[in-house]
Amino acid sequence: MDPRCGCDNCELKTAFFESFRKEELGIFCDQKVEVPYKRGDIVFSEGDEIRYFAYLKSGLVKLFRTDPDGKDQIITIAGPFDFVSLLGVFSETHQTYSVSVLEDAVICCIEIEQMKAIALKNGFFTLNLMEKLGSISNKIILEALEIRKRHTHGKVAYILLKFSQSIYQSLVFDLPVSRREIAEYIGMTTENVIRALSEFRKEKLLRINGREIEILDLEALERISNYG
Amino acid sequence: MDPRCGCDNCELKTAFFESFRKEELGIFCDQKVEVPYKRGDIVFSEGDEIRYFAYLKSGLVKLFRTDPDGKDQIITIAGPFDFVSLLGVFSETHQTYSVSVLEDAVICCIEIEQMKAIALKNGFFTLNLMEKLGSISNKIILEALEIRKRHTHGKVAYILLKFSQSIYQSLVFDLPVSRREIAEYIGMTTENVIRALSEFRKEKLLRINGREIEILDLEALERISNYG
DNA sequence: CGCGGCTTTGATGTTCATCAAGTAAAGTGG
DNA sequence: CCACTTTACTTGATGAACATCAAAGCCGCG
Repeated sequence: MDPRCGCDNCELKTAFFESFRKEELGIFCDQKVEVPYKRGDIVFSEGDEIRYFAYLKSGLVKLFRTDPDGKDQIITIAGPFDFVSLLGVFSETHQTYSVSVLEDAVICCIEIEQMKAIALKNGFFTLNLMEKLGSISNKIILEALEIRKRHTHGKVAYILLKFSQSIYQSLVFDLPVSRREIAEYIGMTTENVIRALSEFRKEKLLRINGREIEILDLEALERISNYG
Repeated sequence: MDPRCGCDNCELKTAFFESFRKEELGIFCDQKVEVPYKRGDIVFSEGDEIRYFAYLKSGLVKLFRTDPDGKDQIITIAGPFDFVSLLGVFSETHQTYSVSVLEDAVICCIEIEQMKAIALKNGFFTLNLMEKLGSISNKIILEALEIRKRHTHGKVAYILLKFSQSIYQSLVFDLPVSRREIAEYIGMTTENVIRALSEFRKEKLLRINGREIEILDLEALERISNYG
């Protein structure tokens, strides 16, 4: 692996860069820029011109849209090794969503034109890229459908399990988002998110201390997510 | 254009096949199979092995998932020139959704391995393919978000406008789906879909005769879709 | 003809959004 | 550092939206 990249644990590199010949990897490494972000930073906003392909090296970000009357709707929450750029990156000229930082993040950026140039020359790379982008888009679509078919309690249980299992791999974790953001994610009101959380707490399914959550009864929560 | 394909109006051909050299187009044409389907036919089912890349030449199909207790959830409705295969086609081995036919259709199938082989050799083709697949996935995600944020009347208005504007380009059209399927699409009960339609009829926004719909007051319907 | 599926309407109770009010926490300016 | 403002969080009350149950009409098909 070309040491110029200096990204020892980069999954993008290990997953795709094997498709490169040495000199191509060099181009890639020379072109990429790593940008550190702090909690609360905006990476880019809806409507911005798309100039970079963005990949999340570390941290946690949220993808969201803002509607005309200023209300946000969260599309998904992305962790390390997820792309920040979704499929539109090659078909759109401007961003169709905004990205902000939930936990300090490092984002690896490559000029989109550079990316296209490499893709044109290397079918294997492009196919790999398409597979990865495809599986992420699929995940987002699946998640949207799962959320759509649940009611309030099921929605809240589902999202708690997502944090616990997909993101933190732990029964104890700090919520990276406010109650309002959870509401914006799953399409309900802030008050009802809080009510559902309170009821889970009263029924001893959760321990809640501010944003700190401990799942006490995983099976019950899963039951509510699946059949509640 | 290679006459062997015999698909004069194939957008897939006009959009992408320009990226092929003559002999590649020949391979493509030799490999593809066109399959006619009748209303009600199942094109493939959730869990089937993915062997073909599928493209909708004509007709109308629905993409849907079936949950453990047998309830369907419609992902989207696809018209001519949409892909039937979504992004998962390159990253999954088995279908993650089913496809059935709403209006007699012709589907063009290409073996997935053949497709990958072509993609490997032709970066321009792959990039084009990724753009098209990306814009379709984007559309599905966007639609899921739009539906999620609306209430019953807004949802029904939204879906009627989708049929009128995106699919039929006419204020008068025959619904290709039952009331129950509309409910499965937008995540509400059949009864409430019917109630919403009846109210639109009573308020002179629609003329309804079975599955035949005429939009009488487009502006009011758009208002309900956007702010109702 | 009769059965099953689709459609429609009504009645009923639950779920949910909205409004209101209050506490706690976190940021801001003097 | 403290007063002040703002934002986040929480609970209750209320009415509207919605799902569920029930019943009846309609149509196509074996």
